[in-house]
Amino acid sequence: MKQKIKNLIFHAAHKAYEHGDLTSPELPEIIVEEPKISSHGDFSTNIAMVAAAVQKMSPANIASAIIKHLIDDEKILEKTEVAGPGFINFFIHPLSWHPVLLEIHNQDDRYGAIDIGKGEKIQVEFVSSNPTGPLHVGHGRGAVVGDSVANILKFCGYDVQKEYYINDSGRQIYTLGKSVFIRYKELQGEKIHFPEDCYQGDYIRDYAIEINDSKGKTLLEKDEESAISYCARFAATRIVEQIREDLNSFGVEFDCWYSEQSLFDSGKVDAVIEDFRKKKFIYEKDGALWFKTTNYGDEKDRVVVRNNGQKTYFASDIAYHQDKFDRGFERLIDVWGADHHGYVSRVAGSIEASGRRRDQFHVILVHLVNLLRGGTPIAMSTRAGEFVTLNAVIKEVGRDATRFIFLTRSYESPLDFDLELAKQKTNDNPVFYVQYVHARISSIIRKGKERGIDEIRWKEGAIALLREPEEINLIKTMTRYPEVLKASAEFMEPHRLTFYLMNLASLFHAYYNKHRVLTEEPLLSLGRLYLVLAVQKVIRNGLTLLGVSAPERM
RNA sequence: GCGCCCGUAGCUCAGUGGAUAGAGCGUCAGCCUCCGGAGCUGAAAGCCGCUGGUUCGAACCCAGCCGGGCGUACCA
Repeated sequence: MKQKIKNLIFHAAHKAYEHGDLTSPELPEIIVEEPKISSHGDFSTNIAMVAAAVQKMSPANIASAIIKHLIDDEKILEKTEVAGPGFINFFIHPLSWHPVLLEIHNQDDRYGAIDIGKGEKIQVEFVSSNPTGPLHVGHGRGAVVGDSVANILKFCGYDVQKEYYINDSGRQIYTLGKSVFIRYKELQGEKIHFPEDCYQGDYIRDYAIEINDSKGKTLLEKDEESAISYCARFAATRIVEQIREDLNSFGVEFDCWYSEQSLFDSGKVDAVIEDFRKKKFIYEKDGALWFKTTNYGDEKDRVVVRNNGQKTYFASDIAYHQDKFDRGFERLIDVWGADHHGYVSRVAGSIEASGRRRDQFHVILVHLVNLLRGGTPIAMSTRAGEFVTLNAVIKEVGRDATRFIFLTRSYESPLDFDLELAKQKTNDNPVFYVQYVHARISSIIRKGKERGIDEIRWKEGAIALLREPEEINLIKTMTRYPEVLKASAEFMEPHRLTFYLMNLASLFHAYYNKHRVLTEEPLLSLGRLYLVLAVQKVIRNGLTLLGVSAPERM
């Protein structure tokens, strides 16, 4: 509809110039928007004001010239007017909105899927939590954001892969192994002080018990390093399994689990360091190897190989991102915790150094989650083993509510997650509000069947009866759905979709309270059923992209 | 100190150049012989942190300041 208006303006402006009503053929970009206030029409354009300088005419005169030459073949316009400082307002004939209902039914679960991706290969990497302990709520937020962004991009025509990067190398894994090994030694009767820099959680002891059961005291007979290494591998594998299960029960599934260690094993890390050294991006100083990240806006250069010969996390990350491009992805999206924001410029630098464009790499920084219960904060610390796991949260408040709440805010702002609030079935907790629409419509449709309306289909005479303001408003709002998705995809902001769904839900509830769907008139009932079924489809479609279920009953 | 993010109704937050700034909660006043009240209607409530600038037009863009969060390792 918006596009139609744009076309009308475009042609009218050209015609106006040909007839000498405009002084210049030059046109600014035509921007059509939906005014917030209904008395300003369904659509408006500011073109007259923007063009004033070029045309050397007053906005009002430009506006009237354009209106004069509008050719509305389809008769969609009820009225046009010049208003305020020079806006042109368009009022759409209410019945002109109806055809979108047919579109929704025909396209069904593909409604809104405009192909902006054109098959571009894009990778979304998210969660990627260290396999040293269970996921907590903060990871959950990243998981939902990444998952939903990926879903939306996929829906909009991108060829998307979801990836989890397993940091199964480096010091934190060694510490994990050491933690388990010490617990194991305790089980073997040794009295040792458990170091503070080791992982304190109970799960560490559980793994030690398992190892103790299967291996007995044989680990003590090995040298300590290989025993720790055994414990590390054992625990990391278990933890990754656990993470995978937790994510699955949260509705998140990855296409690929990529191991950091494999980058070392395959020599990719050494290869990229060597390559960058030749190209002078990496140099030696004080016995260490440094990457010239200052060339890319970083405040100082960063070490990739320490003077003790060990590679830093940054080294494998350079190789990792090179590898992603080597695997054919044209664009990379990383979802990180906002506390890692200082890391962006150096990874981006490594990507530019390899000849890729800066805009092929995008980092979504998800801000932190403050967990509360009934208004009081819950302390969280992984190292100290004090945290509420994601799994516990899902069990307590449910997957749908958890996911939805994470998406009711822009990820750029910190989020208070109150366990008590999340369980409430009120408007504090909007997931129920939206799901309720879906369930309610299911119920209406069931009732309709009882009354003998088995087939809900487009029937001209029935659709023509949809002319209540609330009905037109619902249809109009559903017309906007594809644009909302497009914006969600382009900005990679799933919360836009969340807010849209809450808005649509609100319009539906209002309509439901004011008008009956199932009336004494069969034709009217059919038309209204056709309408609410469309609403249900859009709601279901949106919820699905957010990974939230659309229940028939609640 | 420097860098990134955030300052919008009592609270939690939407709103990335348009006309009269929105929603939920909370407060107040209403709506159940009727398709699911997990719902609806209405009201009160705002120097959009401050000051300048750009623009026909700024919550939004730019600069500076004031608050708050996070980061600032040869850790990951």
